[in-house]
Formats: sequence, C-alpha cells, structure tokens
Amino acid sequence: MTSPLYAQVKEHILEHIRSGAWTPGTRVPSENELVESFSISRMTANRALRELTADGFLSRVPGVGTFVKEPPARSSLLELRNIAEEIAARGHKHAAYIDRRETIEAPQALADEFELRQASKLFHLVMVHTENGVPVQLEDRYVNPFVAPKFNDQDFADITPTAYLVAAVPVDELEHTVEAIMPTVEQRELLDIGEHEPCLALHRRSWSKGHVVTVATLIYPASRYALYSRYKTSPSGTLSQ
Amino acid sequence: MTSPLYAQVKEHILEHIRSGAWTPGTRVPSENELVESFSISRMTANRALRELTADGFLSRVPGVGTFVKEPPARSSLLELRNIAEEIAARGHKHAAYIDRRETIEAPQALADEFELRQASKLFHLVMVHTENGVPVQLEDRYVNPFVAPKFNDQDFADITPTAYLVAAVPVDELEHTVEAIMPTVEQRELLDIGEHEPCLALHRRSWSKGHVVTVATLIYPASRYALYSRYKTSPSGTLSQ
DNA sequence: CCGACTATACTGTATATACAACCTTATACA
DNA sequence: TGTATAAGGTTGTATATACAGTATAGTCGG
Repeated sequence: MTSPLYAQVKEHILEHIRSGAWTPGTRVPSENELVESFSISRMTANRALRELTADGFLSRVPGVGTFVKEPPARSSLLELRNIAEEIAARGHKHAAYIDRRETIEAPQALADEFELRQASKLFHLVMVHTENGVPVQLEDRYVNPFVAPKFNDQDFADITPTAYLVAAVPVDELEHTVEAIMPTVEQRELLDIGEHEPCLALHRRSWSKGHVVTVATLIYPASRYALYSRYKTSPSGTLSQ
Repeated sequence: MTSPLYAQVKEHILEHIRSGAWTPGTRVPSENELVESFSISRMTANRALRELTADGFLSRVPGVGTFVKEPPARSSLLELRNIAEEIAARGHKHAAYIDRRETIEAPQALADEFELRQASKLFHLVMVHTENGVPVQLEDRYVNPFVAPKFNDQDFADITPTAYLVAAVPVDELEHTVEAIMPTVEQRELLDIGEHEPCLALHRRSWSKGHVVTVATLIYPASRYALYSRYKTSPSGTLSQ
C-alpha cells in the first residue's frame, strides 16, 4: 500500500514544484537535509534527487546544490498527451472554453478523412485552451459518433476531449502531420495573437480497430509553444540513412 | 578519466544489444552474475540495470530476471531521415550548395547546447538543399569536432552532412524540437520565398555515448514541406493518460 | 498422480559507511 | 590589501549488508 521511501521524497518535491512553491531556480533541500527531515539514509535521498534529475525536473551542481529546472514549454510529438496535464506538469493553470459545438453532416472531404463510405453525421467541437489565462492551443475537432457516441454528452469542464477519448476508446494507430501556417483572422482572434505571427498546426487522426475515431487540428501560436521529443534510439534498430 | 563502474556495465550491456548478440527477449546477466564477472557490488549492478530499464532498453521481472526489451515503434517524423533520399524517393532531383563554412569559438549558448564545460571550437555549416531546383531546406549545423573530427574534410557533394554523421558516429539519442517561425531576411533570400511565408524550424540534437554530436536547425518553407508520421501504438505500450 | 511445501534464485528497497571531487566561505599570513 | 590555505558543505560513486516480495523448480507426502 505504502509507496517506497524514495518515491515519497520524489512526490514531496514534485508537489512543491507543481504548487508553485518552488519556482525554477529555487534550491531544493540537500541530500543531508532530506536525511534529517525524512529520517532516511543519504542513499535514499540521493536516489530521489538523481531520478528527478534524470526526469528533467531538477539540475544538480557538485559542491553547490540541487535546483528546480526551468520547465520547457514543449509537447511530445509521439504521445497522445493531454494539454491540461502538460500545463499542470509545468506548474501552471489550465483552463478551456468551448467556442463552438455542433453536429454536422460531413462534407465529402471530411468523410474521406474519416474513411466513411457514405455521408454521415459528425460531432464538431472548437475549444480554446489557456495556460495562466493566455491562449496556447486552438482545438478544432471532429469525432465519429459511431465510435464515441457519448462524446457530445461531456461538458469538458474537468476532462479534455483528448483525455475523454483516450479513456473511452482504445487507440491503436495514430497519424500526425505538422506544418507551419499563417492563421486566419478568426483563429488569430481566438488565440489573441498578432497579425504576422505564424502558428504550428498539428493535424491528428486516430484509429481504433480500423475505424477513424477523431480528426483534430491543434493550432499553437509559435511564440507560445513548440513540439518536442527526445528518446534513445534502439541500439539494434535501424536509424534510417 | 575512466568512467564510473555502473556506466561501464551499462555500456557493456548496450554493446551486446547494439551488436545484435542480445536480441529482444534475451535474458541479460542477473545482478549477482554481474557482481561476479565485474567484481562489483550488487548495488552497482543494480544501478546499471535499473537505469537501462528506465531508459527503455530492459524490462525486469522480480523473481525471474532481466530481459532485453522490444524496441518501440517510432514514427518516421522522428527518424534521422536524409533529405537527399527523401527527395529521391519522390522521384525528384536533389542538389545542395554550401552557403557558409567555418570553424568558430562556441559562444556560451552554443556551448550549453553542446553540454561543454568550457568554451571550445565548433564546426559550422550552412547549406541549402533544393528539390528540382527549388530550395526546400535550409540547414544550419554545428558539429562537435571532438566527436567528428573529419567532418570538415568532407565536401558534401555526394553525401549530405546527416548521412556522413550517421555513418561516422553511432547515434544513440535524439532530440527534436519543432516550431513555426518567421524567417529572417537572410533565410528568406536563401530559400527564395515571399515576405510573409512562415517556415517550419526543426531543431535537432544528437548524442553519441553521452556526447552531443551535432546541433542542427533545419528550416522548411511552409508551402513546400510538412512533417508526417503514422504508426501503430504498441499494444502494451502506455499511451499516456 | 497430484497437491502442498520447501529451497533457491532474482529483483526491490533501505541503511550505514566510506572516499573522492567540487565549490564557497572564512581564516591566516605575507 | 591581496593571496594562499583550511574548513565545511555538497554532490558522485562504491561497498557490504539486510530484509522483503516474487517466481520457479524440486521434493515430499497423501
């Protein structure tokens, strides 16, 4: 039931970072201080700090101390990350409001994207996600009502559309396209950005058991967001030419 | 000078995985076996195996053993693709010319990106890649001369910098950042694009055995390029939240 | 022949201890 | 005043030891 001691120490430190009590640059307790306050051995404190460093939350300087690292405003390209959790992980406040919500008859282009033989109804949702009150993502999403019929019953106050869909439907395939765009006037107003600011447009389709679940366009203002990924290459794997 | 013991054990195991001697599913030596063969303590062997597990190379089962993990499916978006081959695959003609080539003393920001403790020299290369005569990529690359000392001896007429580096240095870690930018006047002229056309900027760092090999910024005009990936999600894999 | 028990191997966690390397600060000395 | 030295705090690594939990193989008894 109880988690290991090193995990408790990690969680304790993460709580302080998430809550904003320890901002980037703040010095966190030294190993010896953790030894005293938690009544643990230094090796256990060392493991907690070392793992948080490997995870990118802390940085350590021999002979000086351990400090909270600046969280990069970045998103993983590989995962279906939930923007609300990403923002929370940076210790910031996420909020979202629904700009439009409707059920439409799919035009041909959309029906093709959904790989539907005949025209069908689709759920359509436009949301704006904010980080500390600043718009960071414009979400324009279509959902297949046959795969996620209850999607339109959600109010998305406590759960984002991505989080709901991941929980409701097992996704087994993903497609991403990333491009740079100049936003339309409407998009610009929703995101509250200047006239010549480019945006990243992340176009995502997800499949479940051969059916397209959702088609989403996520627009990020260039100045407020970048996509990020870092990973170890498989040692045996082919790193293509 | 010599690397820590746990790092030596990690490297030893990675060598076997990289060479193909230990394929996915293969059982790796237990902690006690490593204790004997390396004459180290079990805690040191434990650290090596635990870190390799955290990095995704191994999986451990209490009471059973430690095994080489199946490499995760990665998207083409994140592979080290070579633009010359990409263009050739589309049946088009690739050409490139060098705009600038120099050896510089790394300013602080670059030294940080290269994770260098003290200032050092770096190779710097600016190239323009064209597809059927149209510029499609502006490559602005810095290279660590300690890792790839012969990089500056190449003329890159027949081989792109990416292809040379992949062949010359075993890359074991990659980092990508993608953002939308408005190009500078110089970049605009090199790419021969209009005044208000945004670009995709793909920032890439690669590591080899803990050292940063190269830092490259690849700029693609929005109208001529988009990044794409499609992949199956690993069945057991954690699709976060 | 089958089930319960036992021995064994392996991983997971935790502690106490030790030494090295590094940095900052205070102190002593010229 | 300026410099060298010493002290103390901090991280980094390594060891020996201990105990818990889990899975497997083998043994014994019914």
